[in-house]
Amino acid sequence: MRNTDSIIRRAEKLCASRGTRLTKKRKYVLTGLLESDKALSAYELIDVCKEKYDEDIPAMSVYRILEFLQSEYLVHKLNTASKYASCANIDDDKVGCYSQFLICRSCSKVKEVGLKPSMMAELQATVQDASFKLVNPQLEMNCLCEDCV
Amino acid sequence: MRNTDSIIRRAEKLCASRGTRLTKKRKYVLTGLLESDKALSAYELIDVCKEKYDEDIPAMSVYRILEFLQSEYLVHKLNTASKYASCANIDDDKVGCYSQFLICRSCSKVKEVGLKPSMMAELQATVQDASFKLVNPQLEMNCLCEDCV
DNA sequence: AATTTGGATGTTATAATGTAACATCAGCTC
DNA sequence: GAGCTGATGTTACATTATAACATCCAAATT
Ligand SMILES: [Zn+2]
Ligand SMILES: [Zn+2]
Ligand SMILES: [Zn+2]
Ligand SMILES: [Zn+2]
Repeated sequence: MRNTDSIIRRAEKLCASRGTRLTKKRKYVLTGLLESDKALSAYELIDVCKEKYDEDIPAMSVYRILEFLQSEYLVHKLNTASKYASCANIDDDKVGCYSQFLICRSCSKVKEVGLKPSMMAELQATVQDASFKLVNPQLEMNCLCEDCV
Repeated sequence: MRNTDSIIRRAEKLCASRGTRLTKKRKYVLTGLLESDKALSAYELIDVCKEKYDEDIPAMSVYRILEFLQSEYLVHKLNTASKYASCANIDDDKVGCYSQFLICRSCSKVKEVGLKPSMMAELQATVQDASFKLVNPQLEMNCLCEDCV
């Protein structure tokens, strides 16, 4: 069960164990993403923080906070959408492992699914055959969700 | 062998057969992409057309031309990079089939590789299990090329 | 308690990517 | 030539993102 408060507490401990801090504003941004089943842009997150917490966070800060949350493996950036989503695995032990993201091109609803090792291996092989090096195996799939089909 | 002129002639015929026209400016943009092994942004293409053909094409037109070239299956948009690349299969009969793109995050060098049917099937299955519908199976992989590692 | 210090945040300006709305142009048909 | 259609131009603006520099704040040290 993804209870926001318990996830936030877990995230706080994770950060503490790494010597970083989950500050109030960082919590607001993370909570905004946790409580959304859609990926949100930085500017949408500004609006969410204003509306739900009456907190004005400038764009620059939101970008920095998102970068921090990514570095802590709490949030993913979906490059094809230029939006951000909380990691579906925050509350278990798979945090940081590789995923594919099904992204609704219409409403930005996102589902994060683990990338099968066999798939991962195939992708790796293709990349190596082409003399490239895989930096980040995150797969983003251009989809429509069931509400939008 | 990817000879620009012969590809352009082929592209002209393709367009003609569909009742569209490969105009001078569309040729310039397509040629710019064909002769680059790196994906280019719309604004980089403006510069290329200016430098190589002394042709000033406004941003709006370049975006429209890129959209046209995509609709003719001559060009791909790489969403993770916000850049564009000519289709590696223009000169054979695989035009329009599904691909994965290895994109160097450092220099934008791109390699387009056919997506194996088995992979395609696995991806489809994952998407369906999640009650999503796959709109475009294009895979973009965040890589480093051999020059940039 | 006051000081120091480094990380977090604020401010301002600007870059890069992309689109909407409306005007004009160029090539074809009649 | 008149009229039509698709292609291009113009202007304005929206969205996403970063650089550079200033300030704040909380925890540790004195
Ligand atoms: Zn995740
Ligand atoms: Zn949707
Ligand atoms: Zn292609
Ligand atoms: Zn490279």
